[in-house]
Order: sequence, then structure tokens, then C-alpha cells
Amino acid sequence: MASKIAPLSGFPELLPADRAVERQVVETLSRTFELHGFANIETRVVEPLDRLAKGGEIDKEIYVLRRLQAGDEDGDSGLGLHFDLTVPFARYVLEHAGHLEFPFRRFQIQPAWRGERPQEGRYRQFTQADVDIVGKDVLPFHHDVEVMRVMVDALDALPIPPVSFQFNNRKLIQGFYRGLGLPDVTTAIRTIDKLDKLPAEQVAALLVSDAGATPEQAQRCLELATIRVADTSFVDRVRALGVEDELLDEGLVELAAVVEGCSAGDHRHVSVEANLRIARGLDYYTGTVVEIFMEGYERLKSVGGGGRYDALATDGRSTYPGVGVSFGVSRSLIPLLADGVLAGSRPVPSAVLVAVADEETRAQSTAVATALRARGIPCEVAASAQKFGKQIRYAERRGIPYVWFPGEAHEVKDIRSGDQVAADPADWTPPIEDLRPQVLVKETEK
RNA sequence: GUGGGUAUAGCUCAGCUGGUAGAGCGCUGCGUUGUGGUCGCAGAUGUCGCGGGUUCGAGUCCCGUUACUCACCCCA
Repeated sequence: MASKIAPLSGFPELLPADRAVERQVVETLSRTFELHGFANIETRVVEPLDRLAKGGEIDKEIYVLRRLQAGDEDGDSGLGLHFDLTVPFARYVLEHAGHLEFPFRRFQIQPAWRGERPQEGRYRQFTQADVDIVGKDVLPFHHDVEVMRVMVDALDALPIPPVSFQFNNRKLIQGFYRGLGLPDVTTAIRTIDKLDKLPAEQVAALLVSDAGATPEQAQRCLELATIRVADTSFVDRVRALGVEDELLDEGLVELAAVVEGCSAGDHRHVSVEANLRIARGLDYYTGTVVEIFMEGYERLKSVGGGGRYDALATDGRSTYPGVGVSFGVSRSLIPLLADGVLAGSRPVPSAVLVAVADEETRAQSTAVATALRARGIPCEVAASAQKFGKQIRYAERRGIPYVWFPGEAHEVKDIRSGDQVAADPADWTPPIEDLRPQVLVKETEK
């Protein structure tokens, strides 16, 4: 069956069993966000290009929308597909500010598009889950802790490998650099961000050449950046570096609060650290910043991130500060599915295949299915009245665990064990784990 | 955007210094004629990515092209 159909690079599609896993992940995330009182919204997929290009994000390889029937003279529509969920959200807040209550808490799980070269964990169309809180003119700091904590809980509930939240704070870095007397704080932050790619000496040299630091100042910057602890002991270690600054103090207090707030309580597989070299390239962050990493998948870089931005949006009269964090659903899930770490237990929702003895009695089989469905048991009726062996095979191929044989005395067979028992369509129920497709997790703990 | 690799059956892949296409898995049927999975036997399937060139002859060599893929860059 030679066909010209070929996969489109960067636009992944999942088979039904994998899609079931993705749907469950999205559902689990949604449930956690809602437990914390976040409302769901969905924004349109396009934004005006000038809005998308705002804030130095033009490098995001925006897909432009064009009408096929538009003449050459008409130019483009001036619309582009959004490359993240933050820009549309900022616009949404401005557009609907009059109808929203602030602080406004929302989550959003939608695809986004970027025209970059695809790679493992990097796609041209990908789904991400964002959770943010936005205030009007003011947004108390405790919301930083709150929103980060929501994502900690949300990822802890997912059937994925352990994840690590690495926090830092822009005020801490900026205050430290300022207190140190660095002339170009912004460049210094960008330079320090390169620490995971370049050796420390080279970063130090760049700090001197690009950010105007003295060799001593560069050394202090590196010392700050190497601090990484799972508790609040970083406060003393930073103080020991001997830099005095008001903003630095503020950053230390905030970071300590975030680390404490997110570590509190029991988590199955989420760990929390203060990592003082996390900067995040984007310059709109003003306080808390976070990057999320997944164990065994460090090659993907961060699977999520976010932070505090004091001016998510402005309408001239008010500014809307926000704090939020996003999780790359496609970025993390697709590699996990490809590696078989996660798998769907079956490609169909049906828990039961109701066999058909012959076409004359199909109505009886349909009645059984109706009775099962009435009690919430997903099932389907056999497509044709083949030999029972064929019908069992049909179920087996689809991973349907039970085959129902209608008759004077109904019987249901668990085709995995071969056990067959008498059953009543009015009250037989499969074990809860067989009711819906499950997410299977490969147990390969090192 | 830059650089490498790959393209053959539904899937994974083999096919030597050119001689007219194969394996495993899967699929269909039968053994077992209304209870599958194991086993045995039988069977079906390809514009060898596309276009051109060299040659008596190209899956194989050359050129081009497209797609996929990996790395760099960057990010969810």
C-alpha cells in the first residue's frame, strides 16, 4: 500500500493507546488545578503578530496565518499562531479585565506552535499546561508560593519519573550583583545562565569582558551560582559571601519561603531545591523563577518552568502582575511513551466485548451491552457473528479484557486468565482497574 | 539557520565488487466446521522516496530533489 502519506516532522500524532495516556495526564493535571480553585480557560489559537512579537520574543519562529484566497496585494492576515500560553493569557486578561475578579487564578492546557527544528522533546506543535495567578496593580508575594505549590502537587500526582523543582529569585541575583557593584546586571544574568554549557573559567572571563565585572566580582558571581541546596541553608551561605543589599535580602526571604512552602508535606516523587544559578533567559521575570527537570531525562533540559513577572500586561491605567508556571505535556510525555516508560493498557475504552451468536440474536447482545452501559461499563457488540474463537481474538487484539456470551445463562470470560463464569447483565461489574484503560508504568527503578 | 545520517512489505530490517527482491514479526486460511492465546502447514503483500544520468542491465554506481532523523542554536 504505497502511499504518499508521510509523517510531518514536529507534528506528533499519538495512537489511541498513547492518546489515552495523554488524556489521563491532562485530566489529572486539571483535577489538581481545580482542587486549588483555578478556573480553566481556552484562548483562541491566533494573536495579532505585533502582540506576539512584543517583548523581544520575535525569535520564537511564529507561524503566520494566511488566507489561501487572499491575493498577493492583500498581504498576510497579521495573525500568527501563539508560541506559548503566556502571551495569549496576558491579552485575555486585558481584554476581559472588566469581567474578571482579581487576583484571577486560571489554568490552561492547550497546544502552541513554534517553527523551530524538531527534536526529541521539541516539537512544532506541542501541548503545555500553564497555571497562573494575576493581580490588578498588586499581587502579594504569597501567591508565588501558592502557584508553585499547585504545580508541585500536580506533577506529584502524575505517573511520571521523579521531577525536581529548582528555584531561584531574580531579586536575589540582582541585589547580589548590585551590592557587588556590577555595572551591567542584565548581561551578567544572561552570562551566568550559560554555566551549564560553558566551563566556569570561561563564564568568568565573559563576565569580565561582556558584563564589565572585575575578576574578583566574577569570582563572587560564580560562588553564588554554585550554591544548590534542598533547604533554606542557602541563606547563610549567601550571607557568608559578604554582599549587602536591600533587594538581595528581599530575594533571600522570598526564595526561602518558596522552598519551604513547596517542600512541606509528603511528596511521592517531587523534590525541591534552591539552585542559585537558575536565571531563565527571559527578561520579564522579576522575582521567583523556577525550572523543572525530570529524572533520567535531563537531556530534555527543563520540562517546565516559570516565575514572577511584575508586568504581565498593562492597559495604561493598571498593570497586571502575575506569577505562574508551565509544564510541557508533549515535551515530557512523548519521550516517555516512545521509551515505553509509560504505555496505555489498551487502545479502546471497551472493557467488554459482547459476542454475537448469530445475526438473528444480535438484538439480545445489544440488550446486554445496553444493560452494561447503563451501569457505566464501556462495551461494544461484536462486529460480526463469527466463530467465537474469532470474536475472542478480536477482543484480544484490542486489549478488551472480557468477552460476554449471551444466552439462556449468560457467561463472561476473562480472556487473560481464561476464567469463565455465569453472570447477570444487571449486576456484573469488572474490577475497577479493568473498567477504563490504565496508564502502565514500566518499573525500571535504578 | 548550520552540519551529519537515513529512505526496500503493515512494522523492524537484510540485500556483497551492478544480473531483475528477501527474513523475522504481523496478517489471512487450514489442522481444531461456535471458545482465542501454543504448535504445525499453506498463502497474500512491494511503482526498492521521487527525478534524471552511466550501463546490455541499477535496490546497488553518479547527480539532483523531497521527506524523515540526529546534533548545534534555542526553548515547553
